[in-house]
Order: sequence, then structure tokens, then C-alpha cells
Amino acid sequence: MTAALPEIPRVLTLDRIATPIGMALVVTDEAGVLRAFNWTDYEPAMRTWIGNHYGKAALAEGKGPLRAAFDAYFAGETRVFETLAWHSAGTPFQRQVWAMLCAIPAGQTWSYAQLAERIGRPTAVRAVGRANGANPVALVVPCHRVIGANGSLTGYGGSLPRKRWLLEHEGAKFRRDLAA
Amino acid sequence: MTAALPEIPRVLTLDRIATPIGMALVVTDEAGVLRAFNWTDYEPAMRTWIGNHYGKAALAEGKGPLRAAFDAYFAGETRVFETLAWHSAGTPFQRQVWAMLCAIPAGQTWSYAQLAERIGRPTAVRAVGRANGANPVALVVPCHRVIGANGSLTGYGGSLPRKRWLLEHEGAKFRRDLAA
DNA sequence: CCATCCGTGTCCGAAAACCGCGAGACTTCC
DNA sequence: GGAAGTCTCGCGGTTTTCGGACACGGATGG
Repeated sequence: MTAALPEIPRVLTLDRIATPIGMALVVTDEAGVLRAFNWTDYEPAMRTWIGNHYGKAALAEGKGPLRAAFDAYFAGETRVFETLAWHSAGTPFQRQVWAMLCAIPAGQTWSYAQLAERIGRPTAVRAVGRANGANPVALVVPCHRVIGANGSLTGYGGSLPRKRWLLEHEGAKFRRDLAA
Repeated sequence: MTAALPEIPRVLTLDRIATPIGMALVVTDEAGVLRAFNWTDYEPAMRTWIGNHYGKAALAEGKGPLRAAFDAYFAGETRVFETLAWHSAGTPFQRQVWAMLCAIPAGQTWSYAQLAERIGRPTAVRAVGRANGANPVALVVPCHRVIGANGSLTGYGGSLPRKRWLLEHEGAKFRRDLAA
């Protein structure tokens, strides 16, 4: 008599927050839980992604509940995201990677190999990179804290200059001569 | 801080009900909603299917809440399933087909082409047959009421003799000379 | 009337391509 | 020598692509 659909939020709020490295896009659900984060440069891609994952959920522009947290982060309180609620669907492997990312403290960096080691898949180094890039709640789940084994920044979905800025902001060490 | 999994039932109940055409397997969830139906001949396949769709949900044998309904059906009340709650995931196309199947009254039959027409895809005749065969709650969603355009029974996942018996039991007309 | 042939739409499984890497072998410059 | 750059190859999860299979039907041609 019925046929179920995966439970999806009915309404999502899209907030635009100015930061030193560009306008941020912050998407939250009715409960105020973070569902997506990105930069305006990639707004079309993010909208596509939301469409794929949350279907016809209305994406309403407006002030969201997470402004204070993001403002605080950029003002120097680099640990505010540790207690922020976020939510995202993904494959078991991706979820493992994302969960482990949260174990990297602000101001530190891990290599992709270290991360792979920590989740018990020492050889799945490249797969970790891929999962890292698929992180829908960047910044809050700190994928920018993973860099190459030789200290270079390697890659970042939000552009390398931003990755560099974030790591400097958090006081992390890396090879600046290799940073893009 | 969290990452969601699709909501799946924790416990499923498997009941075995004797019928004039063999032992039936009836699987219900905690709410008593029908999740799967099949015949013991195909028990291994059904178990595999349940594993794929509901993961590690424990499948406990025992009396289920739908015994009365099935007994009534086989006793001649061929319309009891019209008000029975069922539930199944599937592609949008499959869900369309299954929903439309429920529009066929007991005692009547449609051709695959008629069904395709009714869902607005007049040329998707063969695809309808495929979706029909993928119906996880056979009998209750009456896939057996769809027969060939020339009146022959064509096919049925639960074996053609059963399809024939069911249609006769419901008083439907079809070409007996072509029935397997 | 019956046998054959083909057009058709969807789904599934296999295979290949794709990468936000790293280790090792070589070259280059001091 | 050796530190650092370049190249090559293996790595593994995910995504994409592709080829067949099939619960049909209509058009043919005997």
C-alpha cells in the first residue's frame, strides 16, 4: 500500500557567510544540523550535489544558525567545529575516513598514508584521497589537514590557496615552498 | 558528528502458511507490514534478496499477523489484499508498475501492453514484464493478473501452474489451451 | 494459424577509468 | 656524496560505461 523513500529533510537553509577567503555556502536542515559546506565558486556543483542527495528539498536562502560558529573560527577559535553537529550519507569506507578526519586537531596535519593506516587500510592511500575529496562538509570535517607525505599540499577541492590559508590560520606546519 | 544510514527494520518475522498450492513464506516487519512474499520452492532466493535489501535484519521464524488475511484469500475472499499494508523499495519505474498493478481487480486480467499504456509508457512493454517479475510482494500486489496480449499466461516467477490456479480461483478468464 | 524476427526499456553485473598518493629508481645540481 | 626534483608504477574504492538478458508485441511469411 506504500513504498518507502529514504528519509530526507523537507527544507534546507542556504546561508552565505563572508570570510577572508571568499563567500562560504552553509546548508543546514530543520534541526540546524550542517548538511553541506562549500564556496561560492563551486555553487553550481554544490546545488547539483544537493539535488542528487536530497531530491526536491526546497533550498531556501536565509540566515542560518551556524553564523556564530563560522565567524568564531575565522576570528581565531579554530576548535569550534569540534562540537558542531553535521550529517552526511556516504559509503562505509567514506564514513570511516570522514570520522577519522575529525581526530586531527587544529594546527596539526596528517599524511594520506597516516590516515589510511589509522583506519586499518594501510594500502588504501589513494582511495583515502578520493574519499577526502568527496567530503560534503569541508572545513568542519577538516579534510584540509591532510597533506602529502613530503609535506606538500597536494590537492584540495576548494582550491590550494584556500587550503594553504586555512593551515596557516590554524598554525600548522607544511612546506611552503611546495605550496601552490 | 554523525552520518546516516538508510532506515531499515531491525527485526523481520518469517511465517509459513499452508495453501492449496504450496507452503507460502510471509515476511513482516515490526509494524506488521508485509515486506516479502514467496513460496518455499524459492526460499533460498528470497533469503538472499532479504539479505541484500535489509542487511543484517534478523529473520525470526514465527506466527505473523497476516495469517487471517491469507487464509481468507484462499477461502474465497479474493479482495482481502486490497486493504493490506505492504512496503517495498524499488526504482521509480518499478514503483509505478507495482502501484498500477493494484488497480487490477480480482477476477480481471490486463495485458502487459495495457499496463504499460496505463503508466504512460506505451512502448515500455518488455520493461513492464521485467518490473513485474521483480515484485517482492507477489500475490498481494497482484502481478499474476497480467497475461499476454493473446490471452496466454506467458510467465510467472512462482511457476505457471500457480498463476493458472490463482486466476481460476479469482474467476478470471484466459486461454486455458495456452496455459502451461 | 503458427513460427520467426526484430524493436523495445529497464536492470544488473563485469570491466575499465579515474584520482586530493607514495615508494623507489634515476637525474641534477651543488 | 647527498639533498631535492622527476618519472614510473602499483595501489584501492568509487563511478561510469557497456553488453546482455528478459514474465512482450507487432510485423512478416509460410
